[in-house]
Amino acid sequence: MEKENTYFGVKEIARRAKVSIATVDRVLHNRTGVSEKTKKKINDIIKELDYQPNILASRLASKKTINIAVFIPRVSPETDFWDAPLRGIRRAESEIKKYGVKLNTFFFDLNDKESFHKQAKLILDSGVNGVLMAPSFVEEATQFVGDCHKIKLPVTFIDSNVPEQTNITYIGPHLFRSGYVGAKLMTYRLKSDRKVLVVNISTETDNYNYIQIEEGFRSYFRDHDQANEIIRIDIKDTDQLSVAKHLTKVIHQHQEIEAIFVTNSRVFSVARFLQENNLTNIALVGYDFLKENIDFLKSNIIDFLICHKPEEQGYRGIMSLYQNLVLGSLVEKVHFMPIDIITKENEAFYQN
Amino acid sequence: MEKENTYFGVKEIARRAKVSIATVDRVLHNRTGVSEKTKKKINDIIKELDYQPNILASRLASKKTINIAVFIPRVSPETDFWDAPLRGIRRAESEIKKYGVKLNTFFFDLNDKESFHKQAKLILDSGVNGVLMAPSFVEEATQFVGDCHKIKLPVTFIDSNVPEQTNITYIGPHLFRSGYVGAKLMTYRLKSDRKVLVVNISTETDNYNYIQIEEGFRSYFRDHDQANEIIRIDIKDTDQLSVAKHLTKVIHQHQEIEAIFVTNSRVFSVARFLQENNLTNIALVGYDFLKENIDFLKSNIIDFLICHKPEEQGYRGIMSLYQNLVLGSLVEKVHFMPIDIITKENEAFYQN
DNA sequence: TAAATTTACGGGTACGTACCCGACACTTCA
DNA sequence: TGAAGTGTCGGGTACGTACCCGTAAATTTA
Repeated sequence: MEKENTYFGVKEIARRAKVSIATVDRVLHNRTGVSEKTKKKINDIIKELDYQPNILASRLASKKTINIAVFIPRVSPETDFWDAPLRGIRRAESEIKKYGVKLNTFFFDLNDKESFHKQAKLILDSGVNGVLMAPSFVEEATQFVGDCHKIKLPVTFIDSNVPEQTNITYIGPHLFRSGYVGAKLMTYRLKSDRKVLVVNISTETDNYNYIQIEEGFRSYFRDHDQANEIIRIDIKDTDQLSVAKHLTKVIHQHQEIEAIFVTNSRVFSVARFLQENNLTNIALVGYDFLKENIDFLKSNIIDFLICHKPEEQGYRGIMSLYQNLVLGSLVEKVHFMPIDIITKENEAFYQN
Repeated sequence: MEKENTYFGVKEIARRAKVSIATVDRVLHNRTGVSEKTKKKINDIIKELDYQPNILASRLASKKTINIAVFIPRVSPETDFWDAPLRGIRRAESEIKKYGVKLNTFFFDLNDKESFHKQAKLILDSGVNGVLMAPSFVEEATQFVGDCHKIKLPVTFIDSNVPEQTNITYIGPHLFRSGYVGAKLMTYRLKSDRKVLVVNISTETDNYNYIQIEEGFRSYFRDHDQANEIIRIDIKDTDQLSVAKHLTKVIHQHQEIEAIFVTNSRVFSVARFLQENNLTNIALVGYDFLKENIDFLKSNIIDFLICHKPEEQGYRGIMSLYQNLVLGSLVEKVHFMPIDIITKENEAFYQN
C-alpha cells in the first residue's frame, strides 16, 4: 500500500541542480534573484523530469487566495431568474472557501450595456484568477472573453453559450434542442393549423441564445411538417405596458394565433396579458421556474415551462472553475444541462 | 488577499479540548487509545464547530494510497470495444497517480458470468476505496452494488446504466435517446413501409441497456407513425457462424426486411453476413467506432454508426471517482455522454 | 580601497493532517 | 514488592510547496 516513489518534486530538482529548494522555487515562479546560468540549468532539469507540481501541496502552502469573479445580471424587480444561479454559486462558495477560494461578484444590468462594460473593466483590473459569467450581451461578452484570453484568464459561461469561443467552458442547456422541445410541447396543445407566435422579450434582439432557441423551435415544425405559420415579434421594452401594447397589436394583425412561445423567463408578462384580456384559449409555453410563472402554470394560463436547473448551473460553474484552477486542467469544454419540463402536475416536485 | 482565518482545524479542536492534536486525530479516525470521556468531549467540539477536514492536507500527509478497482469486460478477440474505455482509464491514471491513486484492474469475460462473480468477490476482499464498473450483467451488477453499498464503497457505472440504484454515479449515454437517434438515422434509408429488424447479439438477453435502446428505437417509430413492422431477434452465440445462421433464418421468414438495427458494437458481424450474401440493399445501423465497423462503413455496408465516446467515459469515470474520493462528495449522479453519429464522411475526424 | 548596494542563494518555518515513538500512570501477576 | 503489561496521551516529524529572512559574494560608488 506504499505510495509509488517514482514522483520527482522540487527536492529532486534541487538535488540534481546542486541548489536549494528555494532557488528552484524562484525559477518555477519566475521570480527574480537567480542568475541566468543556474536558471537555465534548473529549467533544463525541470523539462527533463517533466516536472508537474503537486497542486495539493501547492494550494496548502500558498497563502494566496484564488479569486473567482462572478459576472452575471443583477436580480431585478422585473425578474428574479438570476437568483437561482446565485444560490448555487453561494452554495459552492461555502463548500470551497476553506480551500482559499474567494468569489467576487460583479453584477450588470440587463437593460444597460454600459454597466456590463464598466464591470468588465473592473474585473480585468481586479486580478482575479477565473471568471464565471453569463454572456447575455453577445458582442460585448465575446470581446471580454478575448481580453481574458490574452491574460490567460479561464472563463466559464452559464445559461447561454457563444460558440466558437476558444478556451472557455460552457455549462448550460443545449439551446437548439431546448427550443425543439418547446415546439414539441406546443404541439400537444395545437388543435389546428393556425398561427404560432414566438415572442422574444429582451433588450437584446441579437442575443445568440434566443436565436438558437428559436431555430430549434422552427426546426421541429419543419421536421414534422407542421403547417402552422410561425410569426415572431421582438419586444425590447420589458415592462408590462410595452408587452401588452405589442401583444395587442400583433393579435389584431394576426387573428388566428392559437399558441405563443416565449423564449425566456418573461413568459409571466405574456400570461398576465392573456389573463387580463381573457385570451385563455391561447396555448402558452415559456421558460423557468419563477414564482410568477408557477402561479400562471397553476391557473392554467401557462401550459408548460422549460427549465435548465439554473441553481445547479451556478454551482457547477464555480466547481468547474475551482477544479480547473486547483486540480489542474481537467478541462471539460461543454456540459449540457437537462431540459426539464414542468407542468401543473409536477411543479411541486421540481428541483432547481 | 489574505486567506480567511475563519476556518477551524484540528489545532483549534485540540486547543479547546485541552488535548494534543494527536488525540484529536485518534478520535477523528476512531482509532484506539482515547478514553471515553475525552472522546466524547472532542466529538462534541467537532460537532459544535462543524469540523470539515482539509482534504488537500489530508491527502498530502497520508501515506495511504487510494485504490480504485476497474471492473470491466476483458478486451476479447471477438470485439475490442473495451479497449477504448481502458485507454481513457489509463490516461486518467497517469494524470492522478502522483496524488496517490492506484488502479487495480479486474476483467471479466462477457461470455462467462462466473468470471464476473469471481472477480466481484476479489474486489470486495481487496479493500479498494472505489469501483468503476460496467454493469454488463444486470442482475449480478445489482447484487454487487448492494454489497458495495453495505461497506460504503462508491461505485461508478460506465457504458450502461441500471436505474434505481442508490449511491452510484453513471457516466454514459442516455440509452433510450440513443435508440431514438438510431431509429431516426434509419428512416433516412427507409424507402418503403417494409420490415425493420432489430438484432441483439449478446450472451445476455435481458441486458438492461439493450432493452432501453430498443425501447427508444421503437418509440421513434411510434412517435412518427412509421408504418414499418419491427421484428427482433436475439443471438446468444456471438460467433460469426451463429450470427449467419440466425440471420439466414430470419431473412427467409421475413422476406421484406429493408433495414437492420444492431443494438451494440457487433454490427460488423451482421455487415459481414450481408456482404457475403450480397444483401447490400439492406440498410444497416449499429454502434461504436471499431476498426471493423469503420471498414464496413467505408464500403457502404454499414450506413451509420452511433458512438458514445467510450474513451472519454473511462477517463471521466476515473476522474469522477477521484474527485469524489479526494475532494469530498461533489457527487454527480448522472453524466450523459453525447450521442455521436458517424458516417463515411466524418469518420476520419471522429474523436473517441 | 573601503563602504554601500545589489545579486544570488540557502536555511528554515509554515500550511493542516497523519502517524510514529515514546512517556507516564495505573493495573496485574508472580 | 517488583516486573511486566495496558491504557491514555503528547511531542515531533513528515507530506511537497511557498516564501520570509539572513548572508556571503559580486558589483557599484565614493
